[in-house]
Amino acid sequence: MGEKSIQKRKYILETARKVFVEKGFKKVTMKDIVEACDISRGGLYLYFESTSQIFQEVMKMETQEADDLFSDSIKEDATASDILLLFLREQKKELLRKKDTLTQAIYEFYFENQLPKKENRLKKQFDSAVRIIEGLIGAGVESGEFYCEDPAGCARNIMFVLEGLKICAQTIGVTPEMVDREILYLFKNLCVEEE
Amino acid sequence: MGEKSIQKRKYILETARKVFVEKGFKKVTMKDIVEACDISRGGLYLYFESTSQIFQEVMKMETQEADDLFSDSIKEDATASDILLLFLREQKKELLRKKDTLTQAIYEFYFENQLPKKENRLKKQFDSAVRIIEGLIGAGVESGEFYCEDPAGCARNIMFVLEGLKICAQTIGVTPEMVDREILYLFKNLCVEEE
Amino acid sequence: MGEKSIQKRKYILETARKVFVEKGFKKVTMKDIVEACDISRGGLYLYFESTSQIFQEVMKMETQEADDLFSDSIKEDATASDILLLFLREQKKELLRKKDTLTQAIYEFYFENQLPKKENRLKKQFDSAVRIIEGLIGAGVESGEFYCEDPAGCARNIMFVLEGLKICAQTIGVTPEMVDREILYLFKNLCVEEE
Amino acid sequence: MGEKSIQKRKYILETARKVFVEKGFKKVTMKDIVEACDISRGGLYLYFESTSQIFQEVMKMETQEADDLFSDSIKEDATASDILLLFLREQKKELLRKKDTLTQAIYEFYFENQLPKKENRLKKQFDSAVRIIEGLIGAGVESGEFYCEDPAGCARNIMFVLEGLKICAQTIGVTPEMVDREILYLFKNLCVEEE
DNA sequence: CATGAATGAGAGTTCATTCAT
DNA sequence: GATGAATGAACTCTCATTCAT
Repeated sequence: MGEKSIQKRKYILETARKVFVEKGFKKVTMKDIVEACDISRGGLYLYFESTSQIFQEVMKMETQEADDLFSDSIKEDATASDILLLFLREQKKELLRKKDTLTQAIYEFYFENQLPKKENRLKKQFDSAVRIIEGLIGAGVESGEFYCEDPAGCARNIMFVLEGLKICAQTIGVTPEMVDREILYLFKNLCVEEE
Repeated sequence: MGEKSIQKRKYILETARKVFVEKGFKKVTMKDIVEACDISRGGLYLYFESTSQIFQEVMKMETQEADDLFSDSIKEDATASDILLLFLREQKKELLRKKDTLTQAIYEFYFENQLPKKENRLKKQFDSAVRIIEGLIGAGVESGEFYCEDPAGCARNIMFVLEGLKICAQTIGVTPEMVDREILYLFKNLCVEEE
Repeated sequence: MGEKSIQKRKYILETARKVFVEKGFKKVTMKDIVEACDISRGGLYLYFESTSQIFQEVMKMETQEADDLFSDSIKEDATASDILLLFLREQKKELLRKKDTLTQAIYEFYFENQLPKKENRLKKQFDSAVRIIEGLIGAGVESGEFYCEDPAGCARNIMFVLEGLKICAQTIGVTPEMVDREILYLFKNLCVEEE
Repeated sequence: MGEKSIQKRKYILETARKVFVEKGFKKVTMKDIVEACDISRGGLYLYFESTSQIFQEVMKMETQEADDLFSDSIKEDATASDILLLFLREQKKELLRKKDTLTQAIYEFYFENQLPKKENRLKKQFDSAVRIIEGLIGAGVESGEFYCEDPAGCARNIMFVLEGLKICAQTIGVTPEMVDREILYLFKNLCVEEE
């Protein structure tokens, strides 16, 4: 596979991403992608064999970029509290973004493909986020920023609330105020002693 | 439309429910329902005109039954704490039920049909649950069972966690232990002073 | 078949007529008629067995009424020229009536059912009209109103022009002015010596 | 779309033409054409999207060929009278052709699709024919072949008679003798002074 | 007579997938 | 590698027609 091939592969994935963002996962057909990419029907099959495969590759791309983005924006001398707030604010942005988000498509994909734990990227991300938050809380407790008796439980709680907000954003709709209120509630709980 | 028609209508809805439970919403075709009901192609169209319509009617049925079930199981002399625990345990049961749950289908339906607030049954249910929990917490605080400075915020927090658990159950999978742990975490937070 | 049956039969035909006027012949289904009549599906089949049969009965009704109407409007002391003009004016009215005309449906019916001459109501009407016009021209020539060397040929010519106008009205559209011009042309030709 | 595609397109149109000739317009389904062409269901949709579209393209083809045919058969030194007779004889041939004529289908198409004047091919053809005949009569008058005080009116009269004959041929049936008689009547009227 | 539920054939249309070029 | 024509399965929806009540 030459350089040109790699470029084309990437081009297809980026274009397909837009299609998934717009239509979710299930509704997208190979034809949709072919048309969006303006390539030939057979051409697409040279690179990918199904929408499912394409979607998984799109998610892989997505994850990498997101990780890069987040770690880039952390300053060297940031406190635990700063970083947690930064993280929550990122999540809020993601939540409220109506366009340009794969959220719905990802849910649809996992509805259809109940992958075993090992391969379940979503689970890995969830667990890793919990661990990071737990670490931040721990650090915050140590530095006196936070008060928390069960950092692990609290981290999980935060993540489930975020998941709850995420799915609600896609189904019943959420306003920026609602998200702010929830985030504030979570944060206050940690800083409870400062009241 | 005689008695028989009504019976058949109900029969179709009940059968269709099974199909939605098994396949979600989007994947279900009129043909699937026709075959599950063992009626003729045209016959189904006498009663319903689309999978979407059928699904909405199924949800309507579902909601009524669920409400009845829950209110039936509350004892006269139950305390706020009892009722809240009962509610959380109900949610747990629902969460862990892999089979016989419409959850996935409902999400899929609302992905596709971003109904305005007024008609959004899901939103109504969410809001009503928040109000009930808020009431329970308030009652619990008054009776000294609970300690909580922000019953409304806490109620919302509980509901978002439950939503988070629900979506996670459908995507990354949850174990009974995980659910117990979360529920316990929520409950403990309310009874914090008793520690 | 009792009195009531006859009434219902008539009611169905009158209602069906409206449907044919609106939709032509081919497009009309038994369902359309059932719905327009607001009777039961099976009920219609007790009286008629196909749209084709219904349409033929509608045409039969139509013909009778038309004949009555025309002969009623002829005054006792009318001249040949008067009657011919009256006839042509009737045709004009019919031509320009967009709504409430079976013309299109009739054409469609005869396209599909190339009936043998004997049963072809349309042919009988055409021939009878030619004979009447021929008679009128003959009478007009005798009374000195018209000049015509070939009354039969002229009568046929008039009828073909009218047929031509009729079909054009249904396909390319005609204006009142166009019809007037043609009728005047036909009439002038008969009165040619008077110029 | 390569050369082969163009060939296939043409092949489909030619085959579809036969189907329209045989069944008219309304009765023809995509399935009919698919079967006549012996291609796959989906294959036809690659080229055309409805019977209506196919029919319009068939008519376009038809018109071009007819124009070519007629203009080819006019000799250089023909008189107005010659050309008019040739034209009328062409019309007669067309009229009497039971098989291999789109007439019925065209009428059905225009019944269903009352196109605005601008797009109405039928109207354009009619008007253009009137103008040509008018020109021929004018030329004939000048050369002394014809006598006619109102060439435009006469041309229209001729065209309406031809339309009348055409529709009668499809509905009540016409014999060669009838057509001859009508054509002769029209022609005689022009040469009236020679009698 | 009358009803209207039920059936099943058939039309339209869309796509995943293949394959000759 | 790349194309895009071709296939055929699958789905939606509509009706003519029947038949138990």
